[in-house]
Amino acid sequence: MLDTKIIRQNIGVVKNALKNRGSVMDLDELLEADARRRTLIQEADELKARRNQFSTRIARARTEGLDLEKEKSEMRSISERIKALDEQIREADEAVNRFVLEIPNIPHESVPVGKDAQDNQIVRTWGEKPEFSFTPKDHWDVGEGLSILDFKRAAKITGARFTVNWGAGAKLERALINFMLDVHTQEHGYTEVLPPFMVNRESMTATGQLPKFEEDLFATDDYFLIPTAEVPVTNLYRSETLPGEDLPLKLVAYTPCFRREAGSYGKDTRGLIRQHQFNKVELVRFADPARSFTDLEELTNDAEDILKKLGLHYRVVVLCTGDLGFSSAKTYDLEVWMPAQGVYREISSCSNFLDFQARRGQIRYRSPESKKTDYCHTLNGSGLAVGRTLAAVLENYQRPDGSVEVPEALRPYMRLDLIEPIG
RNA sequence: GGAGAGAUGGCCGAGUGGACGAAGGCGUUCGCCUGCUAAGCGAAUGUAGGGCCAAAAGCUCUACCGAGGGUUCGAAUCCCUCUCUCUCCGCCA
Repeated sequence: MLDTKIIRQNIGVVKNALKNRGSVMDLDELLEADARRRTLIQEADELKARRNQFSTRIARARTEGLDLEKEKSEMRSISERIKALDEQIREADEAVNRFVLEIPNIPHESVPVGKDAQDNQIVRTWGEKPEFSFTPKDHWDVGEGLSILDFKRAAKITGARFTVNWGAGAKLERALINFMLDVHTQEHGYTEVLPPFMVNRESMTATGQLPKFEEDLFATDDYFLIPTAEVPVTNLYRSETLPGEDLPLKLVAYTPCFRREAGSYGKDTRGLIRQHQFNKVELVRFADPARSFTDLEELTNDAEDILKKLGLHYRVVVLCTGDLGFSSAKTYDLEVWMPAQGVYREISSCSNFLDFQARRGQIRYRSPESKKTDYCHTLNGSGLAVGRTLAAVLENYQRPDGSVEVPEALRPYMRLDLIEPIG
């Protein structure tokens, strides 16, 4: 969420940012509601000041045994007027709020202006495409060939876009989760948390999923299933003030993630790439605003480290203004090489939200120097999406006989060098 | 699911209709004092919004005692609804 005061004072900047994102919003409507709100507050506050003056006068008169009937009746009408004004303020507040909650974040100046994913820019590439003496199979064929991935039965017991992992497939998923958590906690200094997988409406609003993207979420009568651990983890400190000397606070969480994938019918229908439920290890940072972009670089490196240790070829791209997520000011995507399709697939998305989420969720920090409180900056990134990592391992480490070599880094977790077809 | 108790500032805790943004204590910060430390003394110490100001500083007003509504000239205090926490019983992994 942007500060209304800042929107008011920098209307040109905000309008331009919206245009670069390809968003069509009429900010004049907001400015009008904001102006109305301020006029009403001014009038109501003056009346309230008068009411308070009268009130003490009446109290004082009472101790002298006087009864100020005339003042009382005047007060009655003032109070009625105040009540009416308060109601109008509430409506204006709501109008402003409704509007402001739907305005996306302003892209950082270092973000390239562009229309869609075509305009994203490659920042760096790591490793090399593996060479195959045969035609590499898609990961779903590899997985089904080894009887470790079962899409048919998942469709039976639940529906499309779900998977059952069997045997070494289940173990590989679990190994990846543990491996990622261990690296981030032991080598990168993150603290592990295991949060609830369902959250309330306030939490979804703070991180920006609501009110705009409700159709992307699964929900029960009471709660929403999290689409990413970003939601519960960022909300850990909602409505709290963090000691500035604790920043950056680095948290890592494994959770399953649930997404409706509305509007992606017919896209990535096969395999593990686009599932309604998938596992993810998520990195979250609460940062000092002065150095949050340093934190973004660090966090991105932390995520990349997993791919390096797994020996998976990847590239880093910076998203252009048109491809940027709603809450983000700057995002790096990590794209892993998938040899069967011959494409790079997003496997991590690392973003700096500045104070956008912090303002929505009232997440503050107290500066040790100035002793003042201010909104902190929040960041997060996948470290990594586990299902897609598993898919990448199957494709990149497959052998001509249909078996899959276990990457070196995972062997201690798997206690296995090779995944072979059952009997 | 049933019965009961509670929610006040960074923390503890007082406050049952008027001068209460809120006693007292703890903590924190600054100053004084002491050979050092401890103790002691003094002062400061919430958040948000509006207005004045080019802006900051500053001044000023308003709101906030879990949330929302009601009664009243006036609500932390009385009434209603809701949320959350705790205790006991039942059920449950």
